[in-house]
Amino acid sequence: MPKEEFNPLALKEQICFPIYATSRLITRLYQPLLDEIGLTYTQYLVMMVLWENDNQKVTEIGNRLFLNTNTLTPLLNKLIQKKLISKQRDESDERAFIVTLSEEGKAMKTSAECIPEKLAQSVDIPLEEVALVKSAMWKFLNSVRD
Amino acid sequence: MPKEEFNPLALKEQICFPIYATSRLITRLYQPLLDEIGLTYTQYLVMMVLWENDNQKVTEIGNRLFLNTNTLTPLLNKLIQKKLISKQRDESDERAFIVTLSEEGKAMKTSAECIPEKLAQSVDIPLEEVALVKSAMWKFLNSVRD
DNA sequence: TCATAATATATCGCATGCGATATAAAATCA
DNA sequence: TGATTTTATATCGCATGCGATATATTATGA
Repeated sequence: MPKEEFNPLALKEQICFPIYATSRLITRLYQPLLDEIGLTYTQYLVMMVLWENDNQKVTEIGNRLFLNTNTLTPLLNKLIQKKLISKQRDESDERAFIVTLSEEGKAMKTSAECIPEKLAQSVDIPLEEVALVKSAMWKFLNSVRD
Repeated sequence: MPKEEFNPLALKEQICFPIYATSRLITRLYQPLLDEIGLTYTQYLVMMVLWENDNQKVTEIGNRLFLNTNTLTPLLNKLIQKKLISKQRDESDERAFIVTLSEEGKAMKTSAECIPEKLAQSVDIPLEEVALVKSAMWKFLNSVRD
């Protein structure tokens, strides 16, 4: 039996690759559900942040999603075109913009409420593992945030 | 004390979001290391697949990485421009292309060997959790593959 | 207070990802 | 065998992500 050398560059050994691939595949699972309400995955994330707390600054949304304005600005402009949100200057800080849900944007929350449940059904991972993964990922995210 | 409604659309409840955010953040951690050998993260993944097994078809590489040719073709062309790989028609199947490492491509493996170790140092997650996350992600990936 | 630094947002360019579609070659089947 | 289907790759268009840079506004400090 030949001695198996440990190959640190083997795909199976990587930390990031399975996370990267899983992220893309789950996003793909979301797409048919999101098509029904006309959102992309990232647009859906922004809407979720606003459904939790309306009237947030661009940077606050970015902090929640780990996204910078170079990604958010074009994305928010598309949501404005779709009349789901609007943007006004913060009167107490003329540099900042505050993002606000429109009535259509608020109403969309009702149509979106079934999506997490439907997605969970199509993802076949035991509940305890989902909890473990979520906890480990959030631990990492919070450690990077600081 | 007000009763807390369960909000299925809260960011904290999502499965995909922490995976998606972690994937992007780890990729960002790779970038300074990959800059030293002049690769992007996805290009690095392709090279890893070829370092494990040279002379693979485009589709075989795609299967390993869960990527289609619409992503791989331009990416492989960039690696050809960098003279790290080459592409020849498969003589037994004229539809297919076989991707082969150049001498530079093979040599690059030596420079890359330190990267996994260096990355692991900058990612602050306990080893058991890394193993759990990897196992759960791969279980999901394999379940989707079929 | 006035120059300097920090902060909020925007813009540019490049590299993905991916659905939809096109093309050519191989496999299958009536 | 000739038509149909499947498979391998390529192309197009759109939507991110993000490093680098620019601009405007606010905060800070000599």
